[in-house]
Amino acid sequence: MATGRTHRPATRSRGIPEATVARLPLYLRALTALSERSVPTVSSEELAAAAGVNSAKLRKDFSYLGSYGTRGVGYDVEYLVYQISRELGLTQDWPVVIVGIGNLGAALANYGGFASRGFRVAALIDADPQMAGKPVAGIPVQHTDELEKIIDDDGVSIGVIATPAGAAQQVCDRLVAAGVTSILNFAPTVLNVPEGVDVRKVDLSIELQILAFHEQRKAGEEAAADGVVPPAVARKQRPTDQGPDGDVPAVMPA
Amino acid sequence: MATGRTHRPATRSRGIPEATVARLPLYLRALTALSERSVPTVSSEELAAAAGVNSAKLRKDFSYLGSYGTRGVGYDVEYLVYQISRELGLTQDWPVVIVGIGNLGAALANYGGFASRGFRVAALIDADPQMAGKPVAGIPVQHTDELEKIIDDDGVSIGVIATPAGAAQQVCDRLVAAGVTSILNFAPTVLNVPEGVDVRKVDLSIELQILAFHEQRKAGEEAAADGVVPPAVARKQRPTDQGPDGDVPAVMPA
DNA sequence: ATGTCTTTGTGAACGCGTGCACAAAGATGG
DNA sequence: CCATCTTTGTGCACGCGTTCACAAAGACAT
Ligand SMILES: NC(=O)c1ccc[n+]([C@@H]2O[C@H](COP(=O)([O-])OP(=O)(O)OC[C@H]3O[C@@H](n4cnc5c(N)ncnc54)[C@H](O)[C@@H]3O)[C@@H](O)[C@H]2O)c1
Ligand SMILES: NC(=O)c1ccc[n+]([C@@H]2O[C@H](COP(=O)([O-])OP(=O)(O)OC[C@H]3O[C@@H](n4cnc5c(N)ncnc54)[C@H](O)[C@@H]3O)[C@@H](O)[C@H]2O)c1
Repeated sequence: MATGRTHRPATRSRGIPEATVARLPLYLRALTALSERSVPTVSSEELAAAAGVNSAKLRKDFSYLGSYGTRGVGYDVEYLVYQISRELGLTQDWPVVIVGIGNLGAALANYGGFASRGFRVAALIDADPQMAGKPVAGIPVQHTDELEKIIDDDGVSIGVIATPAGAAQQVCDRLVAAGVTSILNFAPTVLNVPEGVDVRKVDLSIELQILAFHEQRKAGEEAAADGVVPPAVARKQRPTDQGPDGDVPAVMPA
Repeated sequence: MATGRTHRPATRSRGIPEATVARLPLYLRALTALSERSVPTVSSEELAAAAGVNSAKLRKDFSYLGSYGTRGVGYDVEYLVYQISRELGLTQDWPVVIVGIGNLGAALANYGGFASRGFRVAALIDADPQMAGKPVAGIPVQHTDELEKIIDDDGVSIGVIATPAGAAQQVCDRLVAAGVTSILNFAPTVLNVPEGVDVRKVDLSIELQILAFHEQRKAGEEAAADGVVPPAVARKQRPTDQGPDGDVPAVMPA
């Protein structure tokens, strides 16, 4: 027993449900677009459509932030942009370190959407000595040895891990020990962190597998009821499949 | 009204809850690692620890697949790997197209974890004529004009969008029209798709904003400990802060 | 003012997901 | 064959999240 893992207090963030927090950036994005078009106000219905959610859900989400709407009119775009930005902590500047400047790390470093919302790349860090000093996206890569100093000097509290899976936990431990309390993990590993440290993961492989599951399901349903073809597509042929194997436990991927 | 968007039947995937499906890849990864170490069996407790979940949850998840465990012993690793792989549709080969071979698209193309579980990069597609023919990760980039033909020829049903946000919906429409029914979207936009098409999104910016929210909350609670400081403002020191800039409500991001 | 019309904010019901706790199943040893 | 011990599989309760549906709030016209 005693998995030694984090207990999720989950939803108790001083009132605002976690699910709502996860949608606020979505609303903010839609609102920012409206703001750029100088649209003064939006109704919950319009904004919900733009954000791809149910309008009742959106209204309830906003109700957690306060009563910022005007009945019969809608929400003031600028005001709402400010309120959400403030709630998300985007009115301040968040220095971020990226660890592991390989294919993905470099892409992240080059990503413009980073800086656009108050996230500043404070440093790029890699263990490879040959990369030290080499500029990526205009920022010189620094060696892992400097990690603690950088985090301390810049007051970095958010770290991005883009190292191979094998190094991720180790890197994570160092980040946490140095003072980082929020981690965005791209490596396909479960990270162990002490209480109080937030970890979010982005896992391409998992996303694809979930898609594959549904894809297979669609194909299966279609085959099942040939009388009623579900609106999907009615695929002419299947992905690849029907190969000579198909039942052999050809599992054991790398 | 009539947002014109998809109705999510969500959880009704012939018994298996969506939340369970999302965890299966996690279990599979842990099991694969055990398999490589030639571990014959695992208990739900051990496997749950490795996957970072509650053991009861794991057992319940597996119960949706059938009764594959042995009481008093645990689960047979190889057998479970096979069962989960089959359930996820990984015993077959899924050709995938990546559209938008920029920083991110190239990183994805180079990503080894792609092929490792039955996902095969069928084609790399970009609108830039200058990229046509140029090999990325050993695969020549093809022009967008070829998109429909490629999808049709290879029976591609999964597409990855890594274009700028402005082009994403357009690309999505073409993919769907050509027969793709599952999309993994990296562009920061809400995609509109017809019923029967699955979309999953990976949004770096949203993840960071969620982290920032919690980070701000932590800082607020910490401050509130001594006096009562309204958690929003009045920070003593913040991540970076105290810099020459850093206090201007630099809201209104791009 | 008064009435009408639009849109918010939310009470309430429902369904999904989670985790506890335990009975049953089976292994293992004597 | 029986006793004991381990671990699964699941019934059950609870809480979160979603959605409906509507009263109240306010804009706007007359
Ligand atoms: N490339 C992708 O599209 C992609 C997609 C999803 C997930 N991932 C994951 O992201 C991670 C990085 O992928 P990649 O393709 O960029 O790999 P990569 O091999 O190109 O880059 C890894 C980098 O990490 C550095 N590194 C290794 N150990 C380190 C350590 N201890 N400290 C600091 N730096 C260290 C290496 O020097 C290298 O530069 C992997 O875990 C991969 O599974 C990548
Ligand atoms: N780079 C990152 O780390 C990162 C992170 C998160 C999200 N994103 C998002 O991923 C997307 C790509 O990011 P990037 O950094 O690779 O951008 P990029 O500009 O480097 O690459 C975009 C590529 O898409 C191609 N393209 C443009 N329009 C196209 C079309 N209609 N059809 C096909 N190809 C087209 C361009 O030619 C270019 O090669 C963006 O939406 C970005 O917001 C990137």
